[in-house]
Amino acid sequence: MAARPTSKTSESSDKVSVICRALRRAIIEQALEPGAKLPEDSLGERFGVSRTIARYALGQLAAEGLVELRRNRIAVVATPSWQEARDAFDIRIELERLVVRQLAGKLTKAQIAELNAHVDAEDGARGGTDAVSIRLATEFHILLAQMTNSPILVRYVSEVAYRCCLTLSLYSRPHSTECAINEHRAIISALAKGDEAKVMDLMHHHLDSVANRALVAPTPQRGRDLLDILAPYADDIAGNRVVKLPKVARR
Amino acid sequence: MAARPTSKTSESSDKVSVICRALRRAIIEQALEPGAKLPEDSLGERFGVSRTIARYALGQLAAEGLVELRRNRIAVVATPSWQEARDAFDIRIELERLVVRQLAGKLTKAQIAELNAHVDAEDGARGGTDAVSIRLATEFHILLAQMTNSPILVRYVSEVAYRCCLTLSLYSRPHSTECAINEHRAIISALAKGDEAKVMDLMHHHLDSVANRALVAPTPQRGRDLLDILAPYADDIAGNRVVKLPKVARR
DNA sequence: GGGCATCAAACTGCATGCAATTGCAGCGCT
DNA sequence: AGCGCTGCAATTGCATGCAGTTTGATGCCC
Repeated sequence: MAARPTSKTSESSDKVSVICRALRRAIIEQALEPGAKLPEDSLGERFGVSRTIARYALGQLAAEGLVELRRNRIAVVATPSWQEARDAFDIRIELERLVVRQLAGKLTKAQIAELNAHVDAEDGARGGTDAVSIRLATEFHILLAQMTNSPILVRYVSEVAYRCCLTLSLYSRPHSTECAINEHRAIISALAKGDEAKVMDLMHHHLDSVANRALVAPTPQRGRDLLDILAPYADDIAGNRVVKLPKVARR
Repeated sequence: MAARPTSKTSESSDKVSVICRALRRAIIEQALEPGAKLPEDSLGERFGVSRTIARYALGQLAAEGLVELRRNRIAVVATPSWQEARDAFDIRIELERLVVRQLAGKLTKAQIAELNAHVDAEDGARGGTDAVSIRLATEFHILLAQMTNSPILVRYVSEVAYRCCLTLSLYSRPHSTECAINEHRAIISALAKGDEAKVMDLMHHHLDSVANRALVAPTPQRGRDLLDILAPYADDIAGNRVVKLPKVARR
């Protein structure tokens, strides 16, 4: 086989990042739900790479908080607790306020057009599945972050936005995305006008309302919740021998 | 509070995290300066593991932004540009304001004592090297973040704080840490009093002044700068064959 | 039937081996 | 001397193999 010169998009198109991108997208579109198992073998087979690479990719995703890794156990898609979800949204609010503060009044016409085009796309996808709507809405925020030209900010906003998507899978009800779209439009317009204070406020309330709509209640969830409840006790396990929790399963 | 945070996301005891911790600390104490090479072999040998593990650890550190990985090239300690450094501080300010906002008036006596003890330690280390002072100062901020009991916040504050340490290596002059210590004390006292607005303001100015003291000038640096200048053009290289830039060097 | 020991299959943890790429020293040319 | 070229050592990219751990299915005993 001739050496395939790895011609692909901007950054690093090695196999690891291909896998990461694929999994991120699967997670964001809820094709992979929280708790879904991700065995290294299957991943490797699916993507035509060895376990070594699949494992490395899982490590990267774990560093982003999308995947949970426990020693000697199959990797799973992360299942944030309700509190973690709330924390993620709080952080996200601050970061995205920073984004729009930097952007207010500094966008080129082309950039504004790009943002509008994206929201149009969101609009167009309104008939489709929730999964696509959520992905597009998330990508709008990432697009904004990218316009700051601050790689660090892009990274953090992306990460925390993905995490928030995760929590949507867990705690959200079938929700209406229309208002989100209108809020996106309002943000663009305030950005164009350069009204810094207003756009920060808009972003704040936008994300806050998304969070409130998504994180419906701190009420105990279904069976999955057991894992969260038990998490704090995980220390006892730490050594290597599981305690076996005799017959907790009642409920 | 015996309730250890027990960082659920980051694995705690395998060889990878041992290496990561060691390297992070070496970087934070400027034993490893930006640009320092980190060959997988040497790392593996030094830590008594195979290249596979060393490589994985480097991947984790790269995900944190402490290490730069380029295909087929030796990993190096990250050398953030001046702008990236400034961005990191901006993000840090927002995150740490969030930390102290959540903490204001909510700290237990034991926690306040712990914070004071830490600042005492900083004080005690004033005669030592800059490296130790910087590490202790950074750990103060991380300690604060840990008290929020929000693993996500801890992770982001830690990461961005480490990054800021990196920039100190690059752009800082031999600086005086005394005032920082006083500012730490002021923050503790405002936290104890529960004055949310004031503590947020204190934190803001504290970090801002650290940044301003550290990031002395946007003035072009030495040779290293060439890399930064060329960075935007790196896309042309993307494929795999470098363009070789014939004799751009004029001027 | 329900609980418990046992064991094989599945899976992870890690090292090693081989091919491909890079970087650099040395050489020749102008 | 300066500049480009060539070939070898250093280094990374990735797959595979083996050992140890977890999982869950089976059979046994009550």
